[in-house]
Amino acid sequence: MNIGIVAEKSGVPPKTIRYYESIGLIPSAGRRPNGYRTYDAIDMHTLQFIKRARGLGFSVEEVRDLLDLWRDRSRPSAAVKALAMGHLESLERKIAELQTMREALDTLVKRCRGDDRPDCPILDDLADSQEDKSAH
Amino acid sequence: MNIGIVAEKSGVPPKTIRYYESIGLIPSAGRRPNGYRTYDAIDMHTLQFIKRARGLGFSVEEVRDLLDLWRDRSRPSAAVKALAMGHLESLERKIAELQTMREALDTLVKRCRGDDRPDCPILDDLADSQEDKSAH
DNA sequence: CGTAGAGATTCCAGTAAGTAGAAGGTCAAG
DNA sequence: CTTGACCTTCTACTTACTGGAATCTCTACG
Repeated sequence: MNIGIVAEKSGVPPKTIRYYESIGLIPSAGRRPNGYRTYDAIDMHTLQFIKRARGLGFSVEEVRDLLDLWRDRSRPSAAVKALAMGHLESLERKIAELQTMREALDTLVKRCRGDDRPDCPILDDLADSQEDKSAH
Repeated sequence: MNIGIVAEKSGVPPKTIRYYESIGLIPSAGRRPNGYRTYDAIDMHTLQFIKRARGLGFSVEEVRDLLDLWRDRSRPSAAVKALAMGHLESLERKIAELQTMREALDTLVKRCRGDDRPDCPILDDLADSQEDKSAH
């Protein structure tokens, strides 16, 4: 398979496949006499694995570790679970952080009339969070 | 005020303040005869504004727009609200995306025993999402 | 006066994970 | 023989900083 085919089948763009090869995430592809990279079913499977792992938000470095674990038939599942739980926690931290932002911004947006007058609680709050909210 | 003082008071590190100046987010600071940058209360206020906006997740480019709106005493609050709502939506999209990941990963983690045996549904799923979940 | 340490300056490079584009080689069809 | 799709490599850009090196300046202490 040429890179375009495996890209289409795996859902990983050719540029990204070359990039993954360049950082050693996947092994160097074989080459045809004309210099074109060739891929087989195993390569495709690996790319799909990577794509799914990235889709779960694992970083490329974490994916590297997952690939190593995947290839190691004798790894303890505890090792995989630890990695996955670590990522789960980082996802949860990130979600909590974004939700805090969303709450705060939502409150400000709701307090802003959004008409053609300049008065705006959003800017007021950014300019000075100490504003007295009890007075109105 | 020297950069270190304004950094401490605003919570924006000196390096970041210089960076903001270099990209034109804040105006070029005045200089003392010795070449040191000087800042006044207005500069500090601007940095605090930026810090709060960044804390709500606005991108630097959005902060640039917010600063322009802030400085324009006659802006309609609708312009601010539109910007804020756009960001609110992008926060919500991001949160939804991360929650989807978390759900999927959480399910996998819960199915993995995490002992010293190699059997691991996490890797199995990454390797082949088509696995038959009705059989067990 | 000398010097040590803190704080300032500039510039270069690196981070994460690709993506865009340029310049050029290859292949299949008409 | 040419056209268009596909492949190659290379460089540079993205976001928002951060770290480090080399060098200057200021202040305080002995």
